[in-house]
Amino acid sequence: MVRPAPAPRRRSEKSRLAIVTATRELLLERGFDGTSIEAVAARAGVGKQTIYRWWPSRPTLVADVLLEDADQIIAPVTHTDDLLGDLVRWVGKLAATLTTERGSAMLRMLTVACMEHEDTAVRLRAGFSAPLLASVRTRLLAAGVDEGTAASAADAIVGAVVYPILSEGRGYSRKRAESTTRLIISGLKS
Amino acid sequence: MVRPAPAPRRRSEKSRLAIVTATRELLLERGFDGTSIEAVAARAGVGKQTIYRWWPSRPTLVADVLLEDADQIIAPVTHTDDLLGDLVRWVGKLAATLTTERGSAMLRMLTVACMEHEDTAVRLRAGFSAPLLASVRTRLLAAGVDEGTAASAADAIVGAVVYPILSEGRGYSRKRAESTTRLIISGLKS
Amino acid sequence: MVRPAPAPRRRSEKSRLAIVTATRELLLERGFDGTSIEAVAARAGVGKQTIYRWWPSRPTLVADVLLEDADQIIAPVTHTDDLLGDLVRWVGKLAATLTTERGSAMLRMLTVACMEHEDTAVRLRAGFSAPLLASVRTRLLAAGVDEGTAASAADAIVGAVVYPILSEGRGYSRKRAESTTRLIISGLKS
Amino acid sequence: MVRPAPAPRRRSEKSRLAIVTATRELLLERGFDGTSIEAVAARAGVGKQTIYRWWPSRPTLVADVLLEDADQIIAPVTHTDDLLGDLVRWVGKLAATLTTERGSAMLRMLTVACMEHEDTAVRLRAGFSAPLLASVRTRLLAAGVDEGTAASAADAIVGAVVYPILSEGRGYSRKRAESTTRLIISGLKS
DNA sequence: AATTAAACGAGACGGTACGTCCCGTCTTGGC
DNA sequence: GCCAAGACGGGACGTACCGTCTCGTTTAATT
Repeated sequence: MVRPAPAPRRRSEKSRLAIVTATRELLLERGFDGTSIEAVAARAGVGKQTIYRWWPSRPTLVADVLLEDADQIIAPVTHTDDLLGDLVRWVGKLAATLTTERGSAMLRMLTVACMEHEDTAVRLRAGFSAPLLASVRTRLLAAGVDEGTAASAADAIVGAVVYPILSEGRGYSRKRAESTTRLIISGLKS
Repeated sequence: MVRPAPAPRRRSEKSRLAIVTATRELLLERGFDGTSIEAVAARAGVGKQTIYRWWPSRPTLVADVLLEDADQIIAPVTHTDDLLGDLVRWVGKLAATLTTERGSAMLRMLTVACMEHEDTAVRLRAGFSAPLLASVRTRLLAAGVDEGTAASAADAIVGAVVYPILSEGRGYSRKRAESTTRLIISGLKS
Repeated sequence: MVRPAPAPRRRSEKSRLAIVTATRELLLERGFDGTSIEAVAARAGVGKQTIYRWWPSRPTLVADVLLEDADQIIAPVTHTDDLLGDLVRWVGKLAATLTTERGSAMLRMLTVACMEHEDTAVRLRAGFSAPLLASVRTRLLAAGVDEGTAASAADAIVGAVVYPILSEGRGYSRKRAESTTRLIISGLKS
Repeated sequence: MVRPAPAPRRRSEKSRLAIVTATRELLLERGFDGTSIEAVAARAGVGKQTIYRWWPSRPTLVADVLLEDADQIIAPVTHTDDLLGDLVRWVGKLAATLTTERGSAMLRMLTVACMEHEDTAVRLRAGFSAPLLASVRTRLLAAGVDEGTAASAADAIVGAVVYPILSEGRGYSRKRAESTTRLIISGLKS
């Protein structure tokens, strides 16, 4: 047997946490561009090398931080016997979260981080877009909607909410999200 | 009446064109990040100051270039007596354009430029998202759909296509766009 | 007949004066380095080209201004029957002038301007060092001192005053100038 | 006792040397003005920041380089029992050195560097003018000349040589220096 | 008085250098 | 042996001026 374990590399949890925390703070205070590796290192009281040792690049670090906070955005759709109600409620909450100061900042950061680095994009998609779509699709399938229609409807519902917020910012209203969702769901019944 | 014009200050069209062209080339070759002001100036054979004289920042310059090419993406929805056909055709073409090498690059660039600078975001929204939504909404209104429903449907159709391409990239298929659109339109008739 | 006159080129005295005045002010306010052609043009309310039309370079312009003020520094040695008294008085006045705020600034400017441009150096030497040496030499010759000795003594007297002020600044005292001069003159009598 | 030392910060001797050498070469090849920080960095194969980290400004850097070479100009006056001979020899050598291509370049550079920056002026004075004056004064005191006369004579001898070279350039002759010195010394005996 | 060519103000232009920030790598000492 | 601290070579930033080059607009000496 060769190498039984890849050596867990003793890594200072204190440093890791300080870095992640500093990054989160800087992202909120100064945005993606203002969150330079040097600024993170300085605030975390850490050498730059300690960051580069564990994260290959800035987008990777940012992605890690955002993914840790993903659950603030992603929630499963509740499952009562009222499909429309479940989805409208879920979509309303999503819109509310994303139009928050903090939520909108996260959405922005997420988007920029995706643009900078392909691997990061893949990870973030897996952590955000995918779960969002999956939540909706799962609920639809549970309601007996067929596979293809569920996928289409999920695309429509998620895209209809996230894209306008991305392009128009915090002006997007919860109501708009809800009525769009109602419209889409209404199409399923025929 | 006296001349109210603030004198538009004579400006070298040759330089302007060289700058815009160099920027477009660099955006395609090296992406947003690789398109530094210095690289643009060097390729355009122009002093950096000549760029800064007319564009306050890099996102502004990039926005101008993207807006000049906006018509490659934006097209009005045709108006035959087949609403579904018109929209499906339009959405198919949009998906095809945006999943092109060039189109997807433009979409990325557009998104990053929006994130960096609020004014730029406003201009790009006015040049891209808004016309896209307007195209669809106008067609729906012409078909007798009521105001609110038209807005919702437009959100759904545009978001359902653009957002997945943004997050999943070129893997998005024209078919997926078309069937999602069909689903949304089908909901209007009830 | 060929060109009878090189055309005196009508030149705006108003501009010339504005430029020279602006230069003098800037030299005093901001020193040689702060006196950029652009700053002069702006303060004089003049196009840059109007400066370049008449002066080939900055040192040339500065030299012109300094030379206009040369008489504030250069004075002939008085000619009473007291050689020592005449020279001591003259040297004292020179030291006093050069240790003035303004005089020391002029000396500095003069020196820098000389270093930058050979032709300027020649002109400034002819306008400053040469007259200074000539003043002393003339007085000595008038007192019957022989040619060679007069030249040496002039070198010593002028150098003994100007060089320390150049290198030590305003700390140089009139007394020091006077006693050095007395020492040098005393050597002539033997 | 705790460590009072402010930790001299470890610094790459290789870089320091490369920078100083590049500066020296550029000063000789292109003069003070042509010795830009960028040119020095490029020739030394060093980042600009590495220069700015250790030298606050260009005159400071130039001053350091000149001071390293100061001993090429400054020599103590020899001390035989022939005061006149000692000083004439010393002054002759000084004149010869300063009218060298290299010596005259150094003198120029020194002068410009002094004009640009007060602190630099202080350091250069301490490294050049002061030792020059001290050399002569010390020799005179050793010969029994009184304090005040020694200071005056030193002013006269040094000024009589350096100032003309500064203003007239390489045309100044060793003989002129020597006979002026002889004149000044002759005045001491009375 | 009308003509006309220069000199003029304004300032855009292609450039060079500035001094700063941050990148990602490398090095040194201390815990 | 990991880590903080930070020096290093390098690239880009945005600014200040350089000296040259149009632009119209005075303006003063011929016509």
